Amino acid sequence: MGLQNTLKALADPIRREILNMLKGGRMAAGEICENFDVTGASISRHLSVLKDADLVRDTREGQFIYYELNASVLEETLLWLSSLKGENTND
Amino acid sequence: MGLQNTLKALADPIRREILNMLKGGRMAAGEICENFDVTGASISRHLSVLKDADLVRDTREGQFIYYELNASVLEETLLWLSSLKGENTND
DNA sequence: ACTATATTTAACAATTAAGTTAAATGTTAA
DNA sequence: TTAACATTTAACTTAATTGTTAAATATAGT
Repeated sequence: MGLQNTLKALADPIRREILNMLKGGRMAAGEICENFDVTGASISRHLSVLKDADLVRDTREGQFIYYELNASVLEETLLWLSSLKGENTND
Repeated sequence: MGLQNTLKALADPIRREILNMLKGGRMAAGEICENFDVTGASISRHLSVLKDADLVRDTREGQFIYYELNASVLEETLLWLSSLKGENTND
């Protein structure tokens, strides 16, 4: 897990767009699908990649499964990128 | 170009390690190869991916081709990640 | 129990990515 | 110009990713 999973998950435009959408609050899988031109099955797999990377959390509520952003896992990524830029991260 | 190319380039552990190594200063392609257990041809392609993403610059000097880090292109990535985290980037 | 809705999983095809070996290119020096 | 070295490019193989359709699972309402 960690950096590798995170960056792999972020390296796809659909997954990034999903994360962007979730900034506005949690959404059901179906709502997320409406915004894309691919099948629900395809979005479902993208969601599972995001979940494996721990970038989103899901909660079932009745028939719906809601997804919400979990941006805390990006901390490691930000630190790594910052250190590449030669910034002193003062940890 | 942009975010997509950058993240794709970063989503590989060998390429990330190359960038880490280049933090210590520029290196010839051959020197870079010594640190990995894959063929030079393979590293050469990794380097070209990094170059396409503008994460490194190369300069030929005699028989050697030196690679150096160009971390400035990470700014966009850092901003995007920060904004995902809900941080106010004050642009 | 049956039907409708929401979502995921399985099986498969198409595309992309990463590795290998061998050939090509560019540079240096005899 | 030939030999030796450094690096890249080409051709090919294998593995991983993305997308599709169809089947499976889970919940709600009748």
